[in-house]
Amino acid sequence: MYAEIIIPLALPKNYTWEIPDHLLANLKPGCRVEVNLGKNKKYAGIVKRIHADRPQSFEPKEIINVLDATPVIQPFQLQLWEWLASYYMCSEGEVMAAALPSHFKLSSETVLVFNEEYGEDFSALDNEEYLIAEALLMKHELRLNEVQLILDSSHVYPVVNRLIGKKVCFVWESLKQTYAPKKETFVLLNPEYDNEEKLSELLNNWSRAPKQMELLLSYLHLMKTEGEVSKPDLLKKSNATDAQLKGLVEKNILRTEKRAIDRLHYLPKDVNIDFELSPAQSEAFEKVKQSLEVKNVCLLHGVTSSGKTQLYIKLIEQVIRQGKQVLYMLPEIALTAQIIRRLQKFFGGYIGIYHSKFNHNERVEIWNKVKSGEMKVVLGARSSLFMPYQNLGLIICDEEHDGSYKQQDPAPRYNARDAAIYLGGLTGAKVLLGSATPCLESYHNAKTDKYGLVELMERYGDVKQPTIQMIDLRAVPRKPGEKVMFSMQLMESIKATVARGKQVILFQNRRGYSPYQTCTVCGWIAQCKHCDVSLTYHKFSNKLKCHYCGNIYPPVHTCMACGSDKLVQRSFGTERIEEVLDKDLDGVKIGRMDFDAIRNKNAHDVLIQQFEQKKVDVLVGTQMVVKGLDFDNVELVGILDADALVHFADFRVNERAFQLMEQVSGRAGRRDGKGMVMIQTSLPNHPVLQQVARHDFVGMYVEEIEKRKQFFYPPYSRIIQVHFKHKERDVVQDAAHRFTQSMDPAYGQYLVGPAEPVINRVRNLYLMELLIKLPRDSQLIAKCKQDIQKYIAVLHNEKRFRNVLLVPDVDAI
DNA sequence: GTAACACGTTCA
DNA sequence: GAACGTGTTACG
Repeated sequence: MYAEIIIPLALPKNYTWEIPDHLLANLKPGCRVEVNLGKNKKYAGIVKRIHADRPQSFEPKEIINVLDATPVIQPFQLQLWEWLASYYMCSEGEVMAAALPSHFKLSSETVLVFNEEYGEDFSALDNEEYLIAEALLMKHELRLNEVQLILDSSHVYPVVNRLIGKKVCFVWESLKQTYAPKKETFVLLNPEYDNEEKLSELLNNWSRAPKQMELLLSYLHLMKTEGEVSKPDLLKKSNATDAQLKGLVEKNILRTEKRAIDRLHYLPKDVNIDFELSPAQSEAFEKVKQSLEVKNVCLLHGVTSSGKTQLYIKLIEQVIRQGKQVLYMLPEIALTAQIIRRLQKFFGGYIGIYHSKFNHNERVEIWNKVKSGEMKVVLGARSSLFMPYQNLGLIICDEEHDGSYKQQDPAPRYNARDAAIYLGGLTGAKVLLGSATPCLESYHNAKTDKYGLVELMERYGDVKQPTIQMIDLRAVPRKPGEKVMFSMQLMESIKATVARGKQVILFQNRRGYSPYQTCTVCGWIAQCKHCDVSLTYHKFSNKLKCHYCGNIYPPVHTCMACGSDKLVQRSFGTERIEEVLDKDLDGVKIGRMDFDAIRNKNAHDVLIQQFEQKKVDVLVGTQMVVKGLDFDNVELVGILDADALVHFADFRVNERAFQLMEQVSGRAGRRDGKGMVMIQTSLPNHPVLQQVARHDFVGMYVEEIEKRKQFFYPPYSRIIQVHFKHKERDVVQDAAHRFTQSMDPAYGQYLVGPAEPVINRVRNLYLMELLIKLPRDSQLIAKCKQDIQKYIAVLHNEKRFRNVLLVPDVDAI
């Protein structure tokens, strides 16, 4: 028998191994197996299919070992992987790599084992060999990374080979098991003293060591109150030392034992919903339920602050009372402590959190608890799609319009919202999409009856929509070529708002200090060496940074072209806004929320808490301030440079600009109707700005959908974007044109480009892009994907284009 | 992903 | 021509 096995690599297809007879009995699809790939590399792969077709063109190797007695991956998960790989044009191995917590993805590491027969005479060895041999003599075994440490070099292979040649050691490939249960030491009473009589006898005849007696008494007390006693806990609460405990252990009164414990402190398993929905929410709630009875997907369009979350909570409650599981998906950045605490309050220990900030061990524990059914609700980012659900009843995809549901760089470039709908189909779970500003595709699907549609247009608790005020920047005096940061009106409003003890959010979609520095004499602009972009000056670190490749450069004070020192900062980022405010507003506390300020694990939550507790008056931020923040003390929101939002050459600009501005505006809701949004722009009559001013989502939809139809963009077409990358500009351009020509006969009318993107070089690779707009005909789309693969192969046959990188991105954003 | 292999360049 | 560095390929 043979097994088709998925290996977590970008292999062109799944490979086949032979199943030795003694392993056959226990093997099922979804089990992990240990296999050799290449000469001696070992991997843990997942069995996809077991069959009896002997491969013709190669001699299969045997499976070394079966790692799981029961499958770790269920059939519906394998189906999801297969669909993702074929829909998003990548290998199932790449999906597996994204889907499994890294601790399940074992791969072998090289271990050097000392050859005892060699003895201790190292005189025949050179310096490097000697160092390793010495270490081997002491430790017997060395892992390859330890060898690298000893030699302080990453290419140690030649030395290792020489050592093998001289028979000092041999190498061994071992699969490393990296998940380690967390252990804690518990303290137990010797059973001999487990009755009153013996115990009082012991205590009454106590002679020396009064400290030990004290410790024993506090142990007995803790034991009575808590049931079990951990060593750190005991020592802390009794203020005792290790030595005192050791004394009791030696006297055989107490003993210690190591036990595996949960890393995550789970709350009591209890569902406790203690609020009522408003009439408008109740109505929407009933409509959602009705809609999901007839449709698999329902779109909940609820304006900002309408209390969609409360509706979700009621829905989750119902589903878990039916004994089913719920997946509640949010964009990564919206998974703040705020929402987590809120859900935990209602669902206690039934809820598991899954996102990138959890370490690998924690992820394995959540995985296992979802699989056992102990976790009823998973709150997570896009990768939580891959959890091993047992009985999934509902998937909520909140902020469904959010572009970050689409994975950008490593494959699989999947959109978690769309994949969730597919997963719903596989598991029978209903899918609820929620947003204040649905994306055009979803709204269109709802309007054309593919999805149910429920609208919730009333803000919760009588909160009024904020007033929107446009500030025409053309009327603001300024130096030629310079951007206005604050108009008088905005600055005055900020001051007034803060003076009233209210808070302000300022939105600027650029981080750093200044997005470019330019020489006033010759016009030179500081640029990245590896990318075709200007460098952003970061004042805090006093460095120039490339926001595309991340490279950091020292600051420049003189022009590299003409030597002049007349450099000016054009435009401005969050960091500069923060500085200006700090200087101009005395005693006002400013917070900044952007990629740079949020680096470490908790910075984001800390900042949100500070804002919540009113320790920060003005919050300056990029897109991040848009998401997942509910504050009732914010009275003013300022959008500093709305022009930058509508000046992109992309068919989704208007939609995106509307979404961003509408979402930021939503932060300014106030019960007393005093919420105010100020938008600085030099295009106050731009249709999108007008729509934002009227909170007119439907108006935006009607206008945009017409354009999409006219120019054949989604939702009327499906797009596949093909990226070409190469280190030489003319090679990549020729390759893109050649590829396009080869597609032309059949797809000519659907091709747009190829064209050089505005940023034409990133990380030293020149770029070209081709857009394919296909009719929504699934057979044609499938055929086209095949053809793309075929033409990629054809292109790579040509020597000059051999190492042009082609990356297809299906449903690119 | 990665190691072996193939090939091109450098240096004595 | 060996030694070294870089790119390419194949893995079942």
